[in-house]
Amino acid sequence: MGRGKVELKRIENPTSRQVTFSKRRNGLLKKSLELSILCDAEVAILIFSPSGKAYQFASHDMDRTIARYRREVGFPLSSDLRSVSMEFWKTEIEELKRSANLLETRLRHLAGEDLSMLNMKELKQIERQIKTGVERVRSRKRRMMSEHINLLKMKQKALQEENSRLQKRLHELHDDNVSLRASGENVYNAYPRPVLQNGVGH
Amino acid sequence: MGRGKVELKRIENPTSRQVTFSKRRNGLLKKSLELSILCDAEVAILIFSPSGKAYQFASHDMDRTIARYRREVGFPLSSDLRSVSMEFWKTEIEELKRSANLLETRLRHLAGEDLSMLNMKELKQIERQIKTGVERVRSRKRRMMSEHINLLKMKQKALQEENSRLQKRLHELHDDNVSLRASGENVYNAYPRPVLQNGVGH
DNA sequence: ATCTATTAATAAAA
DNA sequence: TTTTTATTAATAGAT
Repeated sequence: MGRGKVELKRIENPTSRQVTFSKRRNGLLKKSLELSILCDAEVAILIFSPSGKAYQFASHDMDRTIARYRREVGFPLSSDLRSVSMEFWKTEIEELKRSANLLETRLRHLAGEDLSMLNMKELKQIERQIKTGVERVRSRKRRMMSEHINLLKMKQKALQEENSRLQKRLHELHDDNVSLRASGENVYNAYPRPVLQNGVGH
Repeated sequence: MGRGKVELKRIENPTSRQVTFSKRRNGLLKKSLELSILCDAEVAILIFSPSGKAYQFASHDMDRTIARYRREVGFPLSSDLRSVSMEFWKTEIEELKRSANLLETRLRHLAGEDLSMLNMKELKQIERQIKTGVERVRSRKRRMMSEHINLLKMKQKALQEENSRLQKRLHELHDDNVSLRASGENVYNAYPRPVLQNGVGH
């Protein structure tokens, strides 16, 4: 595509090499854009001219694309810090997942699921655990019950005491009333004046 | 450069999009190679197809070129990305730890521990779970037991059958022996020659 | 940069 | 995918 084909080898003439670089670089970047848009692809290009100048194109985001490349194609084998810390986190997570799986398995066993791979000894052990568990739950329930009952009893007792105090007051007031009527005082004042007393009024 | 121009927009037809991707990807990789050779440039290309397949070209070495890009163009928002990914892993781990704690709590509850923060409703629910569990474990035990017993019965039966076969053989041999002695044959051939029988030898 | 003659890339079809 | 072929796009060399 030009006035004559070109051999696939370094262009010796520095001027035309520079010109060709400029033209083809633009062409490459344009083609990259087209590919990413036409075909919905993720494309990233890095170009360094022989003089050291950097050019780039990234259809999405250069760092995202490089990160994806790292993930899917691989890390540099060197002692890259990232890969080391990555490994660290990965093993950390693996361990957590493993222990979570263990817990889930135990939980399922206690719930009576997935028992098929267990032998008789393990079954017995699990049965013992469950029995201990249910016994503890029941004792806890009993204790809550009895505490609740005690509370009710105390409330009842308090109410009864208050009740008897009130009855006593009532009798006293009735007696007062009777003696007042008998002594011939003002008949319109037939009802007792309220008497304040600690702990009863409100 | 084809039978008709194409608009610079995503090709809707999936088939022709795939075909175009294949062709233009090759074209882009070829152009990259040409640019790097003709103009003595350092070129690296990353392409991910919409289906997720990765293609790459690096005139020198992908990791070297990416490292150069990091040096000359800059790290992603300096140390930001690392801390971001750090955050990501941390939250990932936090979530795992949280779910592990939940599992542990449930496990302790089923084992009858740490019941003090539970109300009566929750206690009843746990008791029900445990009872279901123990019932399942017991039924599993019963099944294993009966299977074991059946196996033993079958073995016993097989042994009994073999036993009666052997006794029968013994009687036959004894009778043969008696008749042989009676007919005056070789007295040194008093013992029976072994007779192979399916299912009994091993 | 801009301009063409020419080659290269590729869209459509198979 | 690959091949074929008709067209368009890219670009080498000149200006």
